[in-house]
Amino acid sequence: MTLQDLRYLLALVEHQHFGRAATTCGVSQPTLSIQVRKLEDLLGVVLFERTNKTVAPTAACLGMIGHARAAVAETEAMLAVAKNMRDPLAGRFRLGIIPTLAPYLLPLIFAPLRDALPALEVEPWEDQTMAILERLRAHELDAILLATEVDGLDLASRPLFEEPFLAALPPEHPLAGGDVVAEADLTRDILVLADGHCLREQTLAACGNSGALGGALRASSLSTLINMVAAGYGTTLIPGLAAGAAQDAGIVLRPLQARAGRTIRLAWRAHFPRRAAIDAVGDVISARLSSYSAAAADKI
Amino acid sequence: MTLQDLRYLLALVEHQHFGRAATTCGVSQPTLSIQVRKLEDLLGVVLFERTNKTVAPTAACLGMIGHARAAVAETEAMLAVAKNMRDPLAGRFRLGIIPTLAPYLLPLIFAPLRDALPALEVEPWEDQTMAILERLRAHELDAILLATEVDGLDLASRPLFEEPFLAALPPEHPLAGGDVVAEADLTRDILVLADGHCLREQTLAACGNSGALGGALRASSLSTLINMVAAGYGTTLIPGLAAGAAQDAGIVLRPLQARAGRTIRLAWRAHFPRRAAIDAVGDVISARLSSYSAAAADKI
DNA sequence: TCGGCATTATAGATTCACTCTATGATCGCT
DNA sequence: AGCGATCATAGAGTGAATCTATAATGCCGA
Repeated sequence: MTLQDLRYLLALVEHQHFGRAATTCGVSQPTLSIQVRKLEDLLGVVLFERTNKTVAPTAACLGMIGHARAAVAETEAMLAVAKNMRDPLAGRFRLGIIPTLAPYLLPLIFAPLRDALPALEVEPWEDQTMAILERLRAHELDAILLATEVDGLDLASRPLFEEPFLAALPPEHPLAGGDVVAEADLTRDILVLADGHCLREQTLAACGNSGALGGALRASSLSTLINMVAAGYGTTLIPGLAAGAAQDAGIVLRPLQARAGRTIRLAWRAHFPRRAAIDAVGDVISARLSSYSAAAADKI
Repeated sequence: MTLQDLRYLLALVEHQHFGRAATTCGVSQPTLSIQVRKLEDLLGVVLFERTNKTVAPTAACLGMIGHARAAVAETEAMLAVAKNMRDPLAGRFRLGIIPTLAPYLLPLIFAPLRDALPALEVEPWEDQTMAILERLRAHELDAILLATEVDGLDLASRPLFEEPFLAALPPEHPLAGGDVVAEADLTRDILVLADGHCLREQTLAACGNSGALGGALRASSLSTLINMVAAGYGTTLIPGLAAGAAQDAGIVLRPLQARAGRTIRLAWRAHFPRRAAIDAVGDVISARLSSYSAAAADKI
């Protein structure tokens, strides 16, 4: 029993005439006759009472055409769904983003993404690097934005833009008077984020790993960290895109001598089939952020 | 897109593994791989994200498997319906019966039919000869019981039993004293049924066609006719199976000299596919009525 | 009563696609 | 580096659907 057989069946029920049903189906009359006969043999039931002039469906036939119609309709529904799904630049696109980036990057890229890819429903998902990597590998995200290299042959990635770090100082801090801050000078009273944030490791790497101080002062979010610096508890590095928020909190920002920073990357499963969506999203973001490094430096 | 393709799709979604899905479907792994690939080409959508170790359905796939499952389920429902319909001695059997026969025959054959053909749901339909013939030709009845010959190559028929006519007389009627009544003696005060009843024509044919009298006295049912005879309005012929009802009404019955009677026949469309049901029903009825003629005559 | 018309069934050939076995390609794991 | 597992590809074979041509049936009008 094939779907074609069911279409023949339905056409014959409708036209009650082999020739016209065959024409409707775009086949010859013998083809339809033979296939209907085979279907009857398969089912073990006579579907039509034939005479030279009339073709009438039997009770058994009438009891089945509902199912036949439903089966054909379901396959047509499949085709319709496929048609809607065919555009890789349309539909849900689940994008994971690390917490030290999301609040500051998303406002910048939402409008450009909507303009460039109106059919793509970008759904952001904010979590730490390990978590979004896991979700990406579990097919629960389509791509992720992170600030570290990606390892594993199952994933691919692409750098989108460089984000410089800035020294974040309380206004009364001695270093706040200078133009540029050397990373090593922040080591003494550096504040860092909680475990799991990549920014924590990157800050410690840039400023020298003084694990001693951090014990009691691990902030759970960059926003908290900024407020702690503003309150005079210490210094830290903040990513460039958070500069506005930091300044709003009353923090003094200074460029770093060694120009420490991080590379924001877009990562995805190497075999993800909607590669076009990946590329398009990456292009929109990197275009929006292309002149960012310079602009960010200028803003200070 | 064939139903087999959909089965492959469903198996692959379930097992997430080409080899095992192929085994489940009873085909080789390349067969399933190629067919899934072709389905993807047809739909214009990637259905599975493949790596060396993993097979994961895409969002597009997940959006379609519901329809695929439904389509396969509908075809399985068709097979189930066919299985139930396969027995020609099961299911509805719409049997048309003429009104001068139905009330007297049905009580006799209901139990034998139920015993011999327990799965056959016999649905009687009572109407005059022309009406049930039309309904039979319109496929609204599966067979009919009537008392006339059937013409037309589209129909076939088979005699089931002979039903003798009996002279029906008011108790005070002069002929009620004799043993046998000559048909011609009834001509004078004969009562007949309304137009459309075959018994009307048959009575007139047996007793000489005196169309004159009948004008005001055409009974609409045999029951009415019997009551009119009982009330002394005239005489008539009644079919043998109605003898009991006629005697209950206080009528005197006498055998006819020329043994006028009618042949009860079972008729069906020549191309009706459930021929086995026709034969079985006919056999049950004629078996039940086989010794009727003699028995009926004895009863008087 | 016979020939024409319409319908469905049958026959034989063709073509297309599914399916198989065998083999290749990729990649992780030891 | 080699082995094992997995999916993809190649080429051959087979079977089923389809076509054209024709037969069989039965109705209808002359």
